[in-house]
Order: sequence, then structure tokens, then C-alpha cells
Amino acid sequence: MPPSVVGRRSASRTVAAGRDRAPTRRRRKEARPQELLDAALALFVDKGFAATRTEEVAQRAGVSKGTLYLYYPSKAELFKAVVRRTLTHLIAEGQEAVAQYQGSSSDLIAALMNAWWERVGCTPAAGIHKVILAEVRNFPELAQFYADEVLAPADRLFSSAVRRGIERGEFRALPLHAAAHALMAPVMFMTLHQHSIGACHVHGAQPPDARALMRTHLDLVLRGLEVRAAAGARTSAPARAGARP
Amino acid sequence: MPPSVVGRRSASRTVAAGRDRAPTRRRRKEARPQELLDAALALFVDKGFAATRTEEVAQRAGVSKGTLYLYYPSKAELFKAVVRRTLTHLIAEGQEAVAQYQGSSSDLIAALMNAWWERVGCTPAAGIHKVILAEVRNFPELAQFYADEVLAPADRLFSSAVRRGIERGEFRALPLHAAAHALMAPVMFMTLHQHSIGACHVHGAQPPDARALMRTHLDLVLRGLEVRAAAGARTSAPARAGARP
Amino acid sequence: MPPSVVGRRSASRTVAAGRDRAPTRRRRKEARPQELLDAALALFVDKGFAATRTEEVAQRAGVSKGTLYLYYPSKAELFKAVVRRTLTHLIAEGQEAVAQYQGSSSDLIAALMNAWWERVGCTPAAGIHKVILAEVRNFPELAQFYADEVLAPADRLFSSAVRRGIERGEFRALPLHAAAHALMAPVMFMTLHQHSIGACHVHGAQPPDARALMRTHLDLVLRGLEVRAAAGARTSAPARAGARP
Amino acid sequence: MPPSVVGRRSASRTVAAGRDRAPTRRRRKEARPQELLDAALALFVDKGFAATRTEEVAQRAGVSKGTLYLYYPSKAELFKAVVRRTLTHLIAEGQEAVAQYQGSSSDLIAALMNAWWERVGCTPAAGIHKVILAEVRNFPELAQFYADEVLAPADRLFSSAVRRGIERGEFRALPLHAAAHALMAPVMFMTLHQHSIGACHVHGAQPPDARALMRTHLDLVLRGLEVRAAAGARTSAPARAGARP
DNA sequence: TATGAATGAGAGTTCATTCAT
DNA sequence: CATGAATGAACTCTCATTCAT
Repeated sequence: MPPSVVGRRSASRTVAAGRDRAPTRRRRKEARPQELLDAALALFVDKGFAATRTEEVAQRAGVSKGTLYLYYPSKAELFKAVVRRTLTHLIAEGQEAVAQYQGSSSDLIAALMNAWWERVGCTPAAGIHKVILAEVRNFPELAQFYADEVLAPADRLFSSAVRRGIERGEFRALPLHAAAHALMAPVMFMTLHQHSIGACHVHGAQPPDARALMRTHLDLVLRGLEVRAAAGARTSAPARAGARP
Repeated sequence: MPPSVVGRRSASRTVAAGRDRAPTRRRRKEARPQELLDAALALFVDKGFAATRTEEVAQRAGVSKGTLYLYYPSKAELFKAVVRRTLTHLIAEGQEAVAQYQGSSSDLIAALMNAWWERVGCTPAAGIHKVILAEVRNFPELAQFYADEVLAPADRLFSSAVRRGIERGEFRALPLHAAAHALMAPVMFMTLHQHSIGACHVHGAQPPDARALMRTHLDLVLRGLEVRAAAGARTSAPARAGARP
Repeated sequence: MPPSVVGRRSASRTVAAGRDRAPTRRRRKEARPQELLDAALALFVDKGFAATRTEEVAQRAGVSKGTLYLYYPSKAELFKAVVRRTLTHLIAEGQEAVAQYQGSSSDLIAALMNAWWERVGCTPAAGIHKVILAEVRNFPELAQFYADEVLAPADRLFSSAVRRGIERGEFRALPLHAAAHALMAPVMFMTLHQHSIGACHVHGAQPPDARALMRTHLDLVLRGLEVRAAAGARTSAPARAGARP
Repeated sequence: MPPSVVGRRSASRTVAAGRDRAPTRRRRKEARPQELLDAALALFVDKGFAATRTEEVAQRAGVSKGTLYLYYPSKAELFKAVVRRTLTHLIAEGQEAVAQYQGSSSDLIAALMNAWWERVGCTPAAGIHKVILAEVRNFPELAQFYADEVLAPADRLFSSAVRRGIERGEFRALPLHAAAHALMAPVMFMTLHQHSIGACHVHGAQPPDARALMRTHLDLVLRGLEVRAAAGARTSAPARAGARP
């Protein structure tokens, strides 16, 4: 199922679109793919892939059902286009930040985390991950795409920040991959949660304070990473922590 | 009005045959819920709630569509039954373990985590959370159910373990809820991943070693929790961690 | 679809049943058909033929679904049995009453009407007509049966009462059939109504007072029938007969 | 997910073809509701509400199942639309006729009755009442609807005609509601009958002459209503009419 | 290009009927 | 005789996709 001609065209159009206002006839036509993708993102994040109706997407973008199919040959291709547009640029920037950072590695990690939060975590883009998680199994062609374009780079990014800390003697020599996971997971998990259960109005559920959660998480994990933290540690308790299988 | 043609049944029945002997009917009656729940769990985790067809569940359990409805009045109730059987009991047990535990709070937490891994994390049941995350928005009935029967109790469980550590002077006085989140999230996130992208065969993805991840996570977080760990830590870096960089 | 062997057997049993109390094992078995028919009548009248579930009939009669099918080979046969038992004897008696009545024809008709009300109109049996009306079209074999055993005799009964009035010079010479219809229809209609819309709790519907309706109806129609009424006299005495507005 | 095979449509379509020419699509769009309503009316009256399958309605109107739901969101709404189109308007018109009528009240009632017969009684629409009677118990939503939109207005219509007669001194002072009932019931009952048992081909049933029945009925009841009729009545028969025999 | 009427394969659920026990 | 677990056809309603205009 290669990206169709129509789909590819829309991609090149996107570049030319921009963020202008004037609702010229011409303009609208050029902006169509943009508008459709925006509508689709919002709905996919809200309701998931399967539960999003193409008609609703079209409606939200202000076009008819038929028009949607003029730009994207199927719901699946529409979804792919959304994913591509949403997550592609977001990782390279981070990698660069790591390379050029001057301060302590703890501060670097805190900075990365906060940047991620501002750029992704608190935007609808964060919801994409929920959709992927939820529906790759029913939509296998997306798995490789997402693994290559999103997951691997993100892992490299945080791993390299941890490696930097270790190499500079700031962090203990923990497994890179696992440490990166421990760093990212709570934040990702929180985001996931916010886009699903958190968005439902369930009785007795305290609205989790995202920033507070992040603060505690960083406090906890950075302290666990730092070599100085280990200094005062007396017992081998933590070492045996995972032991009791 | 007249529904079935006689004798058609034997054909479909043979699939399920083979294991039973004497009081067939009765034995089946008792085993059914188990079989249906197993089939349902597998399919729900695989395909999600909405995409799982009741007929497929029935087929997998070796019965007809109608039989499924003899045991569970709706797909939603079937799902709830799956959750109850797999998650609800476990949390109650954990709560008791906390009340009676004698050792250090770090060990307690490690023990809870390991128990969870043995009983849920490495079984198909771990996939349930993925389903919930993916589809609560479209099935509000399930949201409240899951919040009440799983999320709230699980939060109470881990919060109480952390509180125990704080009260006994073992842990720093961190916000209970946030700390519990930091404890649970990486593990949950890992299983989430395993049941979605991890279950697809993507090139170049190292299968994450779950046990290693957990070990590192515990090492990191428990060290971050413990008061002794804080002893040597003197710089303000971690304290300012959450500060806008 | 001739009455099945099982069904016929139940019929002869019915005769032997009676109205006894003692719940002997023996007794219950003999009473089964009776109980099943009672349950079926109640439910058919309530919900109609198609919407009545055989399981509910069985339950109400205190037996299992399978047992019902031991006595009646299908829902259709069960329904026929109910109709037969309920309406068969009810007409002959009326015919005899007409033959032996001594008073005025107006009184005779009023008496017939009241008898019908006591014996049928205010009992569940009246609901049978609703079911027939509602579902003969989907159940054609019942039409002939009902026309022969219920409708024709009832028409003969009232027609003969009108003919008596005309022959004795009490009534005007109206078409028998049409007059009989005018006599019966409002009462039948009322009963029909009571068993359908009247049984629903709709806003703003005044519960129709059955006896009052009948009184007005008789007042109106008998006055219309009588020859003297046509005379053109002046008093208002009878005018107040049904009065009570 | 992919639903249809291309080109399958033409086959089923041919059935509906033949009447159209140029702006086919649009013309159809406008005619559809009419066609669907006609098909629905016929089938509802024939088989009842529950036993009518939506697919059959669609088929009869020459469209697919899905198309029906494009016009009416549910079977119940389809039914309501049928009722509205056939009955609701008529009653309003009748009400106006009462307000503006100049002649005698007897003539007014006869006129109302005849109008009803021409517009409803002798059309398939007359069968609607049968459907309601038969199935309101199982569809409470329809009960309220019919009570509000048909029964109450119809009762008001005939009651007001009777009141007019009383106020003008033409009719005796009978209870309005009961008199209206006596006026409407025989006619309703007759059509009820025609659409159920009357529609079956039973041996030995004289097809009732509807017009003759109506004539006799009017003759009888109007005479019963009029004050002049009461003039000559001297016997106590009518007075004792309601008396328990 | 754009529209939106039309399609039809399913999905969940119900229930008359059967038959092993 | 009696039971009740099991069946599976049928029913309403949904929605991705097509195509005449």
C-alpha cells in the first residue's frame, strides 16, 4: 500500500500552504490537505482510528465526504499522513540540543524533558502515541514506520544524554537503554493517561497535576542517577532491590 | 420463525470436542466461563475492545455466538469479567501484603513490583491496560469501571507503600501520589509497549529485556526515594530539576 | 399444521384437571397444560404473540423451557390452544339467553352487553381479541379458526337480538348486521383500547371509565334503535337517563 | 473494513429503474421520502411494527437498507413519519372545519365522518390504528407519541363537535368524551377489522359493506344524540339501560 | 474539482427450538 | 417426563467507499 499519487501531492502542497488567513477561493484549495490533517489529528486522538468516521473528519474540515477521498484514498492513508506530519521534525532538534549543551547532565535532561513537554506533551500531537499504541496491532504497516521514525530516535536522544552524564562522571554507570526508559516512561505514560482515562469524567478521580508529576519524577530519577547520591548510601538495599524474584 | 436446520451443529462442534468424557454437558458448563474469559482476554488484548467481534470470541472458545451471551449479557460485561478475574483480586492481595510486611519499605516495593510482574506483567493480562487506554473515550461505561476497580485501588496500594516508607523514616517526604506514579509508570509503559508495537515484528528493534528494565528502574527510583541517598546529595541541581531551563 | 399428538393429549388432560389446590406431584403434572395456558394467555395479551418469549411462558408456569415443548410443539400451537380454551364456550350461552328472554329487546341487549362485560370484557380473555387483530396477518391459519368460532357466532347473537326487537315492533327496521356492529363495536373497541394504549402510562390520558362509556353507548344506541324515539315527542326525561355528564 | 465490491449495485438497481430520465439523482432525492413512507405504511399495516423489517421497507421502495437510514434515523422515527404524514394533518383540518361549519351539528358530524372515510378510512392509512393497538405495549415511545399526536386531537375534534350540538340545543347533554367515543369507535373498529381478519381470506365471511355500516351507525347514533329523538321516548328502557340485569 | 446520495457487508444481540443428560 | 445448555438465523443500525452529477 504505497502512498498514493494523491497523497504525495498533498504532501508537497503542505509545504506551500503556510499559516495565512485570507479565505480566498484559491487559498482554501491549497490549504485543504492542511485542514483535513488537522481535523483528522483531532479526531483520531479523541476517538482512535477505528472509531473516527471519515464523514466527521470531512465535516470538521468543512468539506464533503467525497472531497476527503479526493485527497486521501482511504482512511488508512489519511492516518499515515497525519502521523508523518505530526512527529517527523520533532526529534532531530533534541539531538542537536544534546550535542551543544554546556551545563550539567541533570540540567540537560531536565531541559530536554521540559522542551518535550512544551512542544509535544501538552499539544494534541501527544495523543498520536495513544492511537499508535492502541491500534498498531490492527494496522501493522504503521508499526515499522513508527518504530523507525519516532521510537528509535527518541531512545537515541535520551540514551545519549545519559551517556554524556556517565562519561562526565555525573551519573552512575547504569544500562543506557533502561535508564532512558525510566526517564521517558513516566512522562509518556502520564500523557497517555491524560488522553484516555484522564479525559473521561470519572467519579473520584483527582485530576493529575502534570507539572507536579514531572517535577517529582525528575527529582526522584535524577537523584537516583547521580553518583553523589550513591555516596551516602550505606546498605546494599537498592542493589538487592530487584533481587527477590 | 423456525431457526435452525437439524444436524448442522455437529460440524462446528467437532472443533471443541476431544477433551471431555462422561458428564460432558455439566463439565462444559463449569469450564465455559474460564474458556470464554481466556478467549476474550486474548482477543481484546490483540485487537482492542471495539475491533474484537463477539463471534470471534465465541469461536475461539469453541462455542456459538449465542452461547457467549448465555454467560455474559454484553460485550462490555464480558470485558469487565475479564478485568475482574485478572486484576481486581491481585490488588486486594497486594494491599494485604503491605499491611503485614515486616522488612524495609524498599524491599516491600520491590516485592510488590515483582509479584505484579509474575502475576500480570508477563501474562496476557498485562495487555488490558492497553485496551483501556485505547478505548475508554469511546466506552465511558468502561472508564468508570476501570477507574473504580483498578486504578484507584492500585494507586492506594503503591501510595500506602510509599507512605509506610516515609512514616518509618526510610523515604523522603515526597508527594505520595506522584511517587506512586513514578513507581508504576515505567512498568506499565513497558507492558503497554510490549502489547502494541512490541508485538509487531519491526526490523532493528531490540526486544527490550523486561526484567533488566525493571531492575534498573527499581534501582533508580528506590535510590531516589531513600533518605540515605539524599544524605550525600548536596548540590541543588536535582532540587531545581523541574525548574524551567 | 394439524394439532399435534402432544397438543391433543393436553386437551383431554385439561378436562381432567379441575381447579384443585394440593400441590401433589401427580396433581402438578396433570395441571401443567392448564398452568401453561394461563401463563401464555397472560403474556400473549400483554405483549402480543411475536413478542412473547417461550421461556417467559415456561418460567411463569414454573417449568423449564424444554417442558413447554413437551406439551406444545411450537409457539404457534401453544397460541392456538390458548384461543381455543378461552373463547370457545362463551358464545353458545348468549344465544340461549336470547331465545329464552322475556323482557323488552332493549333490556335484552343491555343484559347481553353486561353479561359479556362480566364474563369477557373485564377479564384477560378480552385481550385475546387484541392479539388476533394484531397478528392474524402474520399467522393466517388462525384467521379461519377465529372467524368460525368467535366472530360469526357473536354476530349471529347480536343480530338475533336486534331481529327480535324489530319483529316485536320495538326497533326500527335497520340492517341487522350493521346494527349488530354498531352495538358491539364501541365496547370491543374500548376493550381493545384498554389492553393497549390504556395499559400504557401516557401523559395526559384520562383513564376511560369503562362502565360509564358503556352506559352512554347503550343510552345512545338503544334510543337510536327504538321506534318510539323517532316519534318526535318532547319530554326530556329519558334524556337524563345516561346523563351524569 | 472494505465493504463493497464494485458493480454489484447495478443488478439490484434495475428493479427501481424505468421511471426517471434526466436529473435522476436529484429527482430521486425528492421522491424518496414519499416512496419510503408509502412502502413503510403498506408493510406496517400488513405485518405490524415489530414484524416489519427495515430491509423489506427499503427493498419495496427500491433502495438499499442503508438508504432508508439516510432519511429516517430509526424504525420508530420512520413509523412516526408515516403517522404524521397520514393522520396528523387531517385532524387539524377537521378542527378547523368544526370552527367554521354553518349547518346543523348532525350534518357536521356526518361530514366529519365522511371526510375521514374518504381521506383515511378507505386508504391503507386506516391500518395504522391496528398497528398501534397491537404493539404500543412493546414500544412505549410510540404510545406517548400516538396519544399526543393522534388520540388526544381526535378526541378533542369529536368532542367539540358534540359540544357544539349541545350548546346549540341540538343534542342532549351527554358526557362529551363518552359520546365522542361512541361516535368514533364503530368506524375505527370496522377498519381495525378490515385490516386484520378482514384482510384474510376466510370462508363464509360476508365482506362488510363499509359505507352501509357507516350509514347505519350515523343514523343510529345521531338519532340517539338529537333532542328531538328523545321527545317520543317514554319507556324506561333506555333509562334502565345501564342497570345490572 | 466537489458533492452527497447510495450502497452493502457486518456488528451486537435475541430467541425459538433442539437434544444430551 | 423434565431440564437447561447450546445453537444460529434473523434483526436493527453503522459506516467506509463509490460514482453520477
